[in-house]
Amino acid sequence: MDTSGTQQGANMVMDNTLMHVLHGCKLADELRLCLPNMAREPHLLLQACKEIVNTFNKAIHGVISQPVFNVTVTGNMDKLHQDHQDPYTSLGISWPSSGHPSTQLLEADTMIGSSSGVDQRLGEKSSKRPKNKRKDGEGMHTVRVPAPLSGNTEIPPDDGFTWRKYGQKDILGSRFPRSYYRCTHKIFYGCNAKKKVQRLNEDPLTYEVSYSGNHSCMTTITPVTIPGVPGELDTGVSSSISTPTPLRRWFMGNIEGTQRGNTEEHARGDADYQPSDLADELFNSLGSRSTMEGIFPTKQDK
DNA sequence: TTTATTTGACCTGT
DNA sequence: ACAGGTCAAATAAA
Repeated sequence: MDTSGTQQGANMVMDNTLMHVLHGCKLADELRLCLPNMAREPHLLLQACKEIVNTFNKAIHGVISQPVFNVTVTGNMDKLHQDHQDPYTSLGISWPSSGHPSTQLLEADTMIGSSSGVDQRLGEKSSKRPKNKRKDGEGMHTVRVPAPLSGNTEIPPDDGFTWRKYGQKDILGSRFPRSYYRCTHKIFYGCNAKKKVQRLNEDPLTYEVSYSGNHSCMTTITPVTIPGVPGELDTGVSSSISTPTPLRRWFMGNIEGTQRGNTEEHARGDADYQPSDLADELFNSLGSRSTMEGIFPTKQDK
């Protein structure tokens, strides 16, 4: 079995996760600097907080989709429940005791099968439509999220990703219709991430959201060349230990530098870049094209 | 003009 | 046969 491809995929997912963490740090940093003015602008404060939560939420999704993490979670939720842990707390993430951020998970109900990937339903057999394997829960995890505390409670809370609704269905025994969403970037990147959103009969203010597929639009990113890090990409050398990509190397360099108190001399490169610099590189160097299409070249562009 | 949503029809698994 | 999932044309919104 060749696991190098899986390993590389995991590396890329982790790179994106780190990217989101860094971006979140940057946003939090900016918010901290602007905090004195925010008292007069509660709506801006709310907006900023939401953006930060969304960014870290993406990072959480990335971490959870890691194979090493799924080994713990997959098919073993009972164990997690016995330990009174969920994927979030096991990562050391705690939520404020009062109220939920809009994207907070109330409960991780299921995490069945492998989320390594790609929606297997799109088989190779080409028929008019892809075959629907309706194996309940396979490669899918379900969470319950509260409706937004303010604003329109008819729509599910933002989870940090952009979704496009492609269907709605009345479900037997449910008072509320089920909505079907797929990743907005499906067309450009073949991203197979999907979600189903259903309001609970017993609690209309709670949504049950079932995710399936992974955001390949996040994982197919070409490693970003960090300034100061000569454009060395992975050479494809396969080893049991993941080969650090430039982004991870940068990140590790920063962590190590921080741990050492940054007293060491660094060659021009990794440690000279703060998280905010990196996030700027990633998100702001794209000129007017600040969308995903700006970050990832599209097939159309090619 | 482009992009997103709605919704009836169609397809597939049970 | 039925229910759930998806497609795609029509429509709405930006």
